[in-house]
Amino acid sequence: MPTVRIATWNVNSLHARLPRLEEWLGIARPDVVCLQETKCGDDSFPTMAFTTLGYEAVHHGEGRWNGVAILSRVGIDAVVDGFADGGESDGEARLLTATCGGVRVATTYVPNGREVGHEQWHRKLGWLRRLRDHLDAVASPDDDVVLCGDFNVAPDDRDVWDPQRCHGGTHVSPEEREALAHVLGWGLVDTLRVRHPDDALYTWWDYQAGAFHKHWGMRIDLLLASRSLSDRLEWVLVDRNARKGTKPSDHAPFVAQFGPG
DNA sequence: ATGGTCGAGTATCGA
Repeated sequence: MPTVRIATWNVNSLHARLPRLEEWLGIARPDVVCLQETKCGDDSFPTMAFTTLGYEAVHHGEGRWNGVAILSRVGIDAVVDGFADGGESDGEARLLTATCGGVRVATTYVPNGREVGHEQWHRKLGWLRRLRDHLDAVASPDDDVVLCGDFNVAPDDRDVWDPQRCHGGTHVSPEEREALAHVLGWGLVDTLRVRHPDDALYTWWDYQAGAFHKHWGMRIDLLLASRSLSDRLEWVLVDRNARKGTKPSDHAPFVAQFGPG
């Protein structure tokens, strides 16, 4: 397998972000791009914009909320919308799986949870448990596998500017972190931490109160890779430049490059 | 630029 560069980005509305995304694809030149929060229906997904740039695309859209997509210039096969664990659909567009250039790629937008103890928070925990069952259904830990997206969980206190000031405790609660660790326990490595064991690197900053410039952020966008891939990890990047300028998403893209194998 | 979120969609909710 040749070198492959894979990116994940919560764009917070694909239509609102399309100019920034098109610009960024030309700069970052990823082979595979996973998008979350497209907030558009399949009928308004801008396929041609990506074709023009050399990318095939698949989209699992819903309309007003959620929505996930995979763009690839190394092929897209074996596409699965949502959970493949044999259970019922959860009714929201938060998970999409495809094989791109020999890598089994799954991208996810994990429910936010709202508040610790909220009905939606319990749903979030169940959703993360189900995510591991989904991996069992679509891949083997011995394969080249990437699971990436907006997990809405900061794995560790290193991953937040202030653990006491996050969302009334969501994103940092022990229960959420355990649920995320259970997903990693399937056989995945948090690629950013391979290269940056202790750095305070965030991927999301609130639009409000100048949070980005104050470094009030969290690392909730992750790119997890199976061992066969993580052994070939060459570099990773949180592209903070994409969080600056005109009409940015509140998330920065994260990129990981894997060498030939 | 003396305030200070954004997006969808058009009132208000979700993040």
